Amino acid sequence: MATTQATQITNRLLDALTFKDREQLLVNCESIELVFGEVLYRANEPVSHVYFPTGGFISLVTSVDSSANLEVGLVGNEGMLGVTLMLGVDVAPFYSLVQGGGSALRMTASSFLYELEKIPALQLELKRYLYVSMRQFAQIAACTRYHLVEARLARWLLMTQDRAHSDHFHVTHVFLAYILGVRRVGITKAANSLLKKKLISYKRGDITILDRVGLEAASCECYRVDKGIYERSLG
Amino acid sequence: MATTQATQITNRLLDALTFKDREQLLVNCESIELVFGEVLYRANEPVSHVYFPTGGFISLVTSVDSSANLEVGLVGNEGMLGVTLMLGVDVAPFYSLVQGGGSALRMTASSFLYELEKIPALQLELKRYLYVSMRQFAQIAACTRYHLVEARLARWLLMTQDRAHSDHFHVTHVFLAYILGVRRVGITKAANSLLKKKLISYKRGDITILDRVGLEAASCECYRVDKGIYERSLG
DNA sequence: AAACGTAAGTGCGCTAACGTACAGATGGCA
DNA sequence: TGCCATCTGTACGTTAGCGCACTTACGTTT
Repeated sequence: MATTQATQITNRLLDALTFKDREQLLVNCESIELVFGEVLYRANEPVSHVYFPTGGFISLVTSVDSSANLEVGLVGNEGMLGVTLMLGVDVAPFYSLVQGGGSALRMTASSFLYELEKIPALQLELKRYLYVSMRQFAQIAACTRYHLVEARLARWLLMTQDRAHSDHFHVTHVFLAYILGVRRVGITKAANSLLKKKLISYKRGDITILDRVGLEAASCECYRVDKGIYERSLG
Repeated sequence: MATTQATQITNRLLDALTFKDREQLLVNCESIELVFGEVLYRANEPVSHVYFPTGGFISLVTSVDSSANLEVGLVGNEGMLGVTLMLGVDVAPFYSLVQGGGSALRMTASSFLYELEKIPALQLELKRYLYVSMRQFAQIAACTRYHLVEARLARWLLMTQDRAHSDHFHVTHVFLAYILGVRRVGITKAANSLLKKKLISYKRGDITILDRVGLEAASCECYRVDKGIYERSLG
């Protein structure tokens, strides 16, 4: 859980809009608190609201064989949850759970679709966001296939730090194992290696990033690639 | 390469349109032949045409570390290549190469976008197709992570058979290794196992599916899941 | 202070897949 | 007919990660 009080943090997708467009959206939004562990969507079930995280962030998880899971995406204040509604499908593509507690704006699916019609700039932006998401899914596929657990863990920590807006957040080895699709012991080993290099420290689920630059070196290139994809199309 | 002469085979996305809409598109299309091995898109490079395969089919490949590759999608006559243009991005997300030679319809990027504006039914359909593609990318990620090479190979053969519209097509072990992101030797071993079970036969790159039902049993569930995702949103 | 639940570390044998290298087999072409 | 490129099979040691079981450490609760 991000521990900064997210006072000034807003949502980058909303911030990119003009004042007028943003206001039009905001009057339809409700300010809520995402609580750690909360399940927002289940795959194939109807979507009632969309979420624009401001402080909190969300994991997108896909499952196979009803017990094997893999995180395919992270949604923080650079993105939104529920964007697939604009594709004319009202069921969630992925199990979506709150990874970092914090603030968010939400609106009902119907007012989202209604406003989307009226705000072309929003359409344009969210289409780009969809494109970015697609590419990131593919990147995750390749990363998961080719990169070592330690590098993947480093990548995940960096991506999470960006979304937590803090160098300190809460996540246990068990949870990381779930997210990265490996054994808990595999995480313990990788985390220990990062610990020994003094890149991170942790204690009973509280992780602190000590050396961001070092962590980037320990990470696979996917962190940079992902960021590049985003910046090029949105940013 | 599909060896059936694809006389009656058309494109399912186009077929789902009304006669009038389809005609409007077809006058802007050019009938071409996809040739085996041809590279249609390179990642991050501009897209000049979109393709609606009728007989041929295409692999979408993503790369990491400039030498590790992974197929993240297949496009046959159930889909199209270049759909991301409708997201307002004019560069290709993936390296796209012709996997099975055969016929296709193509149109320029600009006329595609122009017609798309004028045909709401096409918009609706292609948005759904995007949704399906996104889910399939995530499925591939999990499949690649968790399933054994033999099961993944079986899945790929089934998906390819569907798109080749033939139980016989051309693909070498080297190529399969590239697509599935494993060693060539890994393919040889897996293929040999399928051979011994009399599910397939092959000789110098010519593969024949002998027992489709058996192959489905040897495959991971991802084949069915993928198909289900498609049928539910389009089909 | 004791007790319990959760988090993290360790050990051990196992296996799928890896990298590399080489040996047949096949088929087109000179 | 013989050559050569291509495709497939086999063999070897290596390794990252697996499954499982057990231990240690910590912290909250009573």
